[in-house]
Amino acid sequence: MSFELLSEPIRKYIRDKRWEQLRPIQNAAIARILTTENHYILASRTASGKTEAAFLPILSKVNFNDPGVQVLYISPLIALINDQFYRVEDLCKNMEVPVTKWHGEASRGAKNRLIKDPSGVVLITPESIEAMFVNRPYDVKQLFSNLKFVVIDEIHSFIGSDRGIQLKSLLSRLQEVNVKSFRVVGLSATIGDYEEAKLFTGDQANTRVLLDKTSKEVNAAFRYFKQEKAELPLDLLDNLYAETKDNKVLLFPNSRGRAEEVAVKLKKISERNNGHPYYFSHHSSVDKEVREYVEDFAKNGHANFCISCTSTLELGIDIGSVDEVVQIDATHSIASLIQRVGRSGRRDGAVSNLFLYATNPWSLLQSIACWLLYKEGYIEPPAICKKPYDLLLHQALSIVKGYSGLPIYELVSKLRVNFAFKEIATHEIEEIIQHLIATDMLEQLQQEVIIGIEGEKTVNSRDFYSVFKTEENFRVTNSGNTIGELPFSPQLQENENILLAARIWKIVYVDIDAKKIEVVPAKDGKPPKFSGGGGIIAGKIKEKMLEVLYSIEEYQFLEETAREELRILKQEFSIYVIKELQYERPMQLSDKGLILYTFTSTKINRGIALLLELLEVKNDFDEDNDRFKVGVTKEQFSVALSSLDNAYEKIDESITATLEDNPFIPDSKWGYLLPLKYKAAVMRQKYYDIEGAMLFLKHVKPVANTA
DNA sequence: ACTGATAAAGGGATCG
Repeated sequence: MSFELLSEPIRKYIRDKRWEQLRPIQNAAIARILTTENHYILASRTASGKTEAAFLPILSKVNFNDPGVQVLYISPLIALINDQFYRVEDLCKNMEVPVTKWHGEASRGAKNRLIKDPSGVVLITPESIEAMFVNRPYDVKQLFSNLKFVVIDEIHSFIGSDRGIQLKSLLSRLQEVNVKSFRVVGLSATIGDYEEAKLFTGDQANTRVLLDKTSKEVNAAFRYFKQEKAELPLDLLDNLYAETKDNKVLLFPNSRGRAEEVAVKLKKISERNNGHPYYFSHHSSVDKEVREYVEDFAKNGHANFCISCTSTLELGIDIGSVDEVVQIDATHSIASLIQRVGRSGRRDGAVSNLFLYATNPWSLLQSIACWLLYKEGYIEPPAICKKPYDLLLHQALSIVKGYSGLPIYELVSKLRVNFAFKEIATHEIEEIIQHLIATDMLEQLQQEVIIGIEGEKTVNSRDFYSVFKTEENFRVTNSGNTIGELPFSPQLQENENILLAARIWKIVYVDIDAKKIEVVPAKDGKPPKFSGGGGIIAGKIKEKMLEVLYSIEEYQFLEETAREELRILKQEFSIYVIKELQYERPMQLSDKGLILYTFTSTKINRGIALLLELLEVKNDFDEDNDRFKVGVTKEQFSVALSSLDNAYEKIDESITATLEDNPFIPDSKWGYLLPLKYKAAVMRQKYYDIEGAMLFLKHVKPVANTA
């Protein structure tokens, strides 16, 4: 029994809580963490007690009389740190262990107290670790050179992203300053690639995964309401109102604008029907305090409510349990669907209720595909960038600044041993450093490098600590109260009416210089406009969509409207006789050319477009219908494809040419500082799946329509 | 020719 392995204060904590038994993931974690020296990844569904699974054994094992901070907890969100602070403090209450929050909004006083007497548990963000390395490297040493454990919460949110590579690098740098190496425990409900998760410990071979596969029962119902205009159909809203009015509901409409539209319209319907007024919106443009109010209302209020939100309520922020989760149109990933479904039925024994409303046939098909994959237990693997030259460059600047200059060979050696960059060769590191010197980002003094004149501007900016780009926002206020922040768009003019924070406003004044918008309440308005590229979708989801089109199965979770729409869509595709799903794809022939339905990932589609361009085949990808319109005949198309290998050879040249015109790489904040060659390499890895596209074009067997 | 098109995350030191 793992309970016996715990220290007395922790056993007392469990007794006081009157827990009848420990959860499976807790039992497993306690036994393993206390009896081995391995690193662990704890994978278990939301609300299964993962935080305790990590902290019960860690707090039992660690000797807090040792000098320095003993346990470092890293979270992707400030809001999550603030939540977890209370839980960890509670866990520590029978011991003399200080718990300190360390992030941009945390109290200076508490931080200063920690510096004076470093001990206990610290809760921190990756950006705050970065800032500490840059501005107070001596504090890093003083605080974190005797760590025993590092806990990474919601580790999936880091995997496959730039922020994840940054975190890996910071962990590597932390290990370097530690006297003895610390152990890592990663927590998540949705891991699509365990090997990749293991890389975060820096020691894959000694990392074990503890997986609790128990899942909750979920009732799913699919409904279909065709959207003909820009606005959501009225019958959908009426149906949604009837479904949700007597429940606690989280509603995910996939975009900020639609979140506002749904919240405001449901509130109006509720008003007409004398229903409750508790309709909220929750997303990044809603003011932080307003969001906290909504979270508190959900957590503490006994009344029913409906929060129309985006991925802001996807991660572990505590809002208690809801009765229903509503998804309007398909999620972009299975991981997202898992997190959202996990928001309902959190109480023991409670069933999760999921409603999916589709507004167009393609989205219905994608929703069905996601749901089937969810039930199969599939999670898409993250996109991996093997050679993140842009992140290496950022970390090089951070190291030089932190050390106030160091010999070049030392800088090279620090980057070479950093496990975040183990695929990058020494000569590549040297070449990038030489480029930084040539561009005045670094300055060479004999054998030393220090930050250069251009580099100072970058490194001394507050914007240096993060590796993601952010848009510029205008603050929206109403007589002294902040409602939220909106990215500027031509829509934001005086006398325009907009929706924000589930309310309707008229813009009375726009101050371009101060980036402020003053509003007053109004009666009718439009959702704010947001611009942005599309998200990327995994190949497996697209393949599943094709499978559903040609499956004879009757899905019980489809209600009549959805069933009928799927039947129509299948009928349309029945003119293509597809038998082998791996490479056969529907192809529609016409006088103008042909249309190829690829049913593959976004990144492969981008690769296909680029390759076709290099083959001088005119093509246009139609996102809404997931197909290529190709301006040649079927015969010309196959002739062109025979020169595929030649096109492949020209890929780098082509990407380089594009970057010569515009130095900024999509989704890479620091990539623009790289030498052109490396810039192209980053873009090739991040934006395209060229190898996947080659494989696809080599094997694809287009199946023309029979009619 | 025109419209419409995911979201989200972070932050130092100093001066008044």
